Amino acid sequence: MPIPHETMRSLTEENYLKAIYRISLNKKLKISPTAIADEMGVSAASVIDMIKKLSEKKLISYDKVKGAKLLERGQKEAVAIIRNHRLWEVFLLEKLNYSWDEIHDIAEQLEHVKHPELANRLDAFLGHPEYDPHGDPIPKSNGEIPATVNTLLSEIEIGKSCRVVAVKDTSSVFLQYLEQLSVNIGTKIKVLDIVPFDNSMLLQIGKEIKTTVSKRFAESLLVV
Amino acid sequence: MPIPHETMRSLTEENYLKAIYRISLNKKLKISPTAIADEMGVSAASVIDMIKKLSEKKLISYDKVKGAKLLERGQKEAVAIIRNHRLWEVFLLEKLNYSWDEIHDIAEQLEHVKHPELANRLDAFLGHPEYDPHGDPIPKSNGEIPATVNTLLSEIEIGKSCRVVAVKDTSSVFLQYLEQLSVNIGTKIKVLDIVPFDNSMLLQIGKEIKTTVSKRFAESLLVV
DNA sequence: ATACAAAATTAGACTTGCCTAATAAATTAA
DNA sequence: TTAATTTATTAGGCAAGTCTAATTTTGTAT
Repeated sequence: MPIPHETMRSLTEENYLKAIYRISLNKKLKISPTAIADEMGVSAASVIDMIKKLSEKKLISYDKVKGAKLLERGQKEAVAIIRNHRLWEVFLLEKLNYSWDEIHDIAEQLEHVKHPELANRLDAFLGHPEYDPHGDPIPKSNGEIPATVNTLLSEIEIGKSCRVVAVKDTSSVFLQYLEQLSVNIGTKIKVLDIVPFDNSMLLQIGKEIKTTVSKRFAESLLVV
Repeated sequence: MPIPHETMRSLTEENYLKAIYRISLNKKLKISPTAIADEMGVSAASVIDMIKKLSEKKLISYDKVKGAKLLERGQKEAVAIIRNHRLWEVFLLEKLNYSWDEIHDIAEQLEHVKHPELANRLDAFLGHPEYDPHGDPIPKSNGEIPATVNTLLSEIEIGKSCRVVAVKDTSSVFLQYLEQLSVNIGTKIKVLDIVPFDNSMLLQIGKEIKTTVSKRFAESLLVV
């Protein structure tokens, strides 16, 4: 009978760690059993069971008053899973030409595939992307996480340049429009002018294209 | 409570189907509970349970005398998993630069990732490979399986050409030698001469390289 | 044909992760 | 502050997949 290694994680354990991590991003929220139950779509009773298990394994701490908190090892593992997830999303979008709305569910499965070097090799293969297609930062292998991008193209001042990092609108009509304008993740855009009347923007896209876009368009692109 | 779809497969069920498929390749073998138990590394009692389950789902037939046999749906699913496995192996080797001996275990995990179009997209991305890095044929999306390659480079006659499909020896010293000779999967090789004394072969590798290799070398490459 | 060995099967139990129902504790409102 | 409500926890169970230890069946060798 194989002795369950202290370091072996079941799929379920990993998903709980991920859920706790996600809740923890919103500093205001207390990570209570009910909060986790909501996040995971399971009953509170199930959560209590898992809290006990993860606490015993020293992956989280739990206190009825303070709620749950990831301990160092738990945090590290959660971040590693997020890293996998976001790298696979980039792969699915860029290499397999999946669309924005399809990649999440597949990455949800791929993120649990385990091999010491897999994330790093995938990262290198993809050219060390900083952001996933949803604009979320991809944690580095050391656990460091690039700052989240919150800047909209519409916030860029006249004369300044920026680089497209993600889209906020993933409707196919918008994506097709981007295609038509040769706008991709990584495309450099310079704001040449802004029309005061309706905040339309005159843009220099890459080297070739110069065009005017609406405020709504400019609010649908995240840039850095 | 979600009703378990007749078409939902657990990881375990998929692994049993795969094991049964693998045993079935050796036509001589009866697919008995013990044979499956050996293949899966579980007890015969566990196998009996699963045989009942898979039979109820009409994925296999079972008869104490004849043993187990994949029914049409079971066969299809098993082949689909094999297809996934081999495609992922190609990906890991060619795109992520994993070595021959590392890819199997990772593909073992990746093969169970499910999405209607995933295998086809991966297949296209990889350029529709016919064989995996171990020389095993990759089933087509319609379930068709290219003939297995059994031809060794050493069996090619003087004056004939062939294409490298896989290696039989995966030691790093051999792989490094291949590298040095610019031999890859897909490389075209023409047999210019064979030394009767020791069956060494004079080869034209690609357009550039002309060299002599030992019989042992020629017996380590599968070609078509 | 009998007896031994091997294989198949059944029975009963364990673990993981989940659930519902009941109870206890904490919070909020009146 | 007391009552009502929400949250946390416990208790007891269920399904999947595993196991070991019988027990039955089948096959084989003398």
